[in-house]
Amino acid sequence: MRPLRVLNVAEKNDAAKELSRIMSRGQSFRREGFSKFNKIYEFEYSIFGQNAKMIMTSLSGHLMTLDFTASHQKWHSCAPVALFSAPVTKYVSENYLPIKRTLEREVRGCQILIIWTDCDREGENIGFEVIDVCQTICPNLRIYRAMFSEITPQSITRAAQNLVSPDLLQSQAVDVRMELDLRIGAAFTRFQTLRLQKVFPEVLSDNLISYGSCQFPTLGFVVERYKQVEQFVPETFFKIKVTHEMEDTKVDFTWKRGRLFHRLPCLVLYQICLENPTAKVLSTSSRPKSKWRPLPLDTVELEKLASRKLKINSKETMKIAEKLYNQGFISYPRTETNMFPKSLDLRPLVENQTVDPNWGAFASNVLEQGPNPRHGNKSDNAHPPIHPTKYTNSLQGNDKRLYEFIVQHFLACCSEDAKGQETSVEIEIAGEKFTATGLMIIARNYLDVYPYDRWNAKTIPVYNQGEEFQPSSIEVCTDATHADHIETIKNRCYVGVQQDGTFLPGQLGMGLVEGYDLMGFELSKPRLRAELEADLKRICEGTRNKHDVLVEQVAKYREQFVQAVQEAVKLDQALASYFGDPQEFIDEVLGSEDERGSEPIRLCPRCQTEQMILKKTKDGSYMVGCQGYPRCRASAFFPKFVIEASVDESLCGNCQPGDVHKVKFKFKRGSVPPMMPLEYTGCVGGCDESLRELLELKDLTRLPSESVGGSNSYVRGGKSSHSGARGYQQSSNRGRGRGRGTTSKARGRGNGRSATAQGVTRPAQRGGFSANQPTRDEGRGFVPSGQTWQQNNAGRDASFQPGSGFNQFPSTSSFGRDDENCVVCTCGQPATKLTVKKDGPNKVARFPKKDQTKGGRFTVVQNPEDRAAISLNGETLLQVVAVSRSSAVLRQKATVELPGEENADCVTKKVTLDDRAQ
DNA sequence: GCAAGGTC
Repeated sequence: MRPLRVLNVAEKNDAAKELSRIMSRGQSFRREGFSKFNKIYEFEYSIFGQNAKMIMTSLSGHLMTLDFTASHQKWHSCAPVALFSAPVTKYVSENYLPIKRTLEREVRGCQILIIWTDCDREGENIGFEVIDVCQTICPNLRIYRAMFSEITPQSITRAAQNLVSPDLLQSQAVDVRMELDLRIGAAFTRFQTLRLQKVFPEVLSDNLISYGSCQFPTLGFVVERYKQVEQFVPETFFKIKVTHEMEDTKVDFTWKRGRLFHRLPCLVLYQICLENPTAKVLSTSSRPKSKWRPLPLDTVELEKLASRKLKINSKETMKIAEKLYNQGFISYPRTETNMFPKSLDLRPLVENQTVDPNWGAFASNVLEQGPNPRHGNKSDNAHPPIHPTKYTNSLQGNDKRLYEFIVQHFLACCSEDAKGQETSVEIEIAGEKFTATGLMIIARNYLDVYPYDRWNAKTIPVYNQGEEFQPSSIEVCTDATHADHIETIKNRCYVGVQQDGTFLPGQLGMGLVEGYDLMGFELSKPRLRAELEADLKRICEGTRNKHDVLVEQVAKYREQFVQAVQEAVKLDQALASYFGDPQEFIDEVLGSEDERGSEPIRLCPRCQTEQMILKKTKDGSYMVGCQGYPRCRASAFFPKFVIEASVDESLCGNCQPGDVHKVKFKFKRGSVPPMMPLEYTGCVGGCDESLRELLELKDLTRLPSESVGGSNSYVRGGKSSHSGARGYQQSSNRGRGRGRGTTSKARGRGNGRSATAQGVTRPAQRGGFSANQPTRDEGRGFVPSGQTWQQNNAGRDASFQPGSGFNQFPSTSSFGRDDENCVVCTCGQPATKLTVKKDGPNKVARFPKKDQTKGGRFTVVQNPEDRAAISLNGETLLQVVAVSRSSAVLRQKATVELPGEENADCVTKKVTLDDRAQ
């Protein structure tokens, strides 16, 4: 019988080497292939019950690449939209030809081919690329797939004894992904690059502005997070701190109210405490507390922890993890599973580690107790959680650190939770309650092997209930440290990674996301991609076929693309916030006037020399523009729901100078308010209020930079979402030099992915931003920048004058009602319930809302100005009301003046500003 | 000059 000859192909050289070493028990023979990166290993192995000559070689990932055929490869060879249907071809690129030649040479004379690529979707597809090549040479080849998720002797032996057929469905899912990625990526990239290079030549003429179905949602995510941070307006808050030193131990008590956002009420309460500073112990308690050991490790968790604890970024982490896997030290690092399957015997894995000088004893202890991992809730049904498969102490650098982390995490999760006892003391000073907690650690357990978690013991002395004592200090502290972090972020409005490791989007990135968001698509959101992923999964499960999914997804993205092209002006518009006035792309949009037709409406109100013309754009919508373009750029684009527009003979009686023709419109049904007829003839000169509103017409006499909201008059729009973009830009400059006169170009270029510094500041003279320009307020309305919200609230303050009393608060007279929640003041009267919603920048609460008043008190009370809440009328009135986010508390009678100054003290019961409080 | 996914 002819000796069995088997070709084995791994995904990369590392894996081939380790597989060969394990299968041959170190007895393999290595020789060169055509590719210098991919060696060939030969050894004897027993398979299918007989001795075989094994030939093991490898690839370097995908062997083949997908691209358009030559007819569509050149950027100007076709309209980008054609790329959704252009022919594509799969081929082996030049630098991979040596690998292909090795396969072709080595497969000759083989009866069997075994695919040893990674056991995931891509691995399956890569396997089929190998099969393609090999079957061409040997049509009768028997083809198998080895299934394994760790490169250990046991797994590999098991895989060799349980060979399966390659999974065509998984491979097909990857084919679909590839083709979509290519078509979408190429179409959008060509479109936006070609357009934006022309629209912003000064900034972008050299940029490749790439688009990808994965990169764009990722960018969207970064932008979204950035904006969340950007919109956060820090608020100063105040709290009372009590400390008590005894027996060499200093105990900090925290205020039960947490913090107040208004200074005065806090000072009042503080003053009351100072006057009678004896603390009385209300209660003491003690309860067991445990700190949970970590869950079994999945990929995302590995990346997160490595980043946080080891300061290794996720890309580097995965690179190292791959290497450790290929060297057989750890299991397959790409897994979504965080529970160990019952079938996996953890004992030998723990036993491997007992030899280590640092954690060996711990591992032995785990063995004695029996490994007892926590059970997560995720499983990909393919790979177990990441765990060490072999002991080593020969690694260096980050390889060593990551391996140690994986081992320690594994041992920790197989161990026991840490156990402790928590003691709490509650005290009262002049009616104010404070608590302190201490922690005694009873058993560190997993913490002994896991230095990445901390649990600090905190001793507090024994307090006896009812005991009274004088705290060594009571102080008011202002806490606004978080503001510093935010400020730092604001001051670094550049692209790239900050020192603290967080990402900041650049101008281009921001603009692109905002532009596509303006179109109302979800291109910057993960939904589309997630839907594709779901379909790919269905292909793998066999519930949908490859062809249907491909057709459907191509159609879906093509539709978005077509719309994007039609509304491309919105991209310009969004980017104009960062890069200055766009160069009009109008020529290419409109085509020649002869083709499209044009009719004069009136003399251009801006340049007063040329006529304003009604034109139809390429995408079928209408606009009016000055004939003097590009010398004069006065223009207005009509919304899409204008389905017909023509210059009417009738003239406007109001508008000047000269004849101003009315325009006859036909609107799309359902797109205009009910009172508006579908056919309407009116003046677009600005006198027709309803038309101006409907079409969002701008004052054409202004220069773009002067137009309302800073919007470019040549584009329509400038509604909320656009304003948002502008507002962002503004707010990011708040507090910094504005309009420094540097041009965007001078400040460097970048495509949003580079770390090139790109200021978000835009030249004032071009952007027309003055200090009075609006800035974003919670992403919706505008408030004047620089002054933030106080100025915005000016109107409200005005109505909040002495004499107006409390009656503008909706429910001021809930005395005695709402029994359960009624609070009686120390003066004997029930508390007042106030419900005014502060319409400031933090209306959406940023701080954790905590009910600080257990036992029930008030609903949330906010008032625009704490002074106003406390006092009105300038005479003796009311009780002092302490106001926090979640409670209003009545304390005592006081006389209050309406202060003119921020620092004025205004309580009759004199509240002096303690030095410590300033 | 396009993507994303393998990998060197």
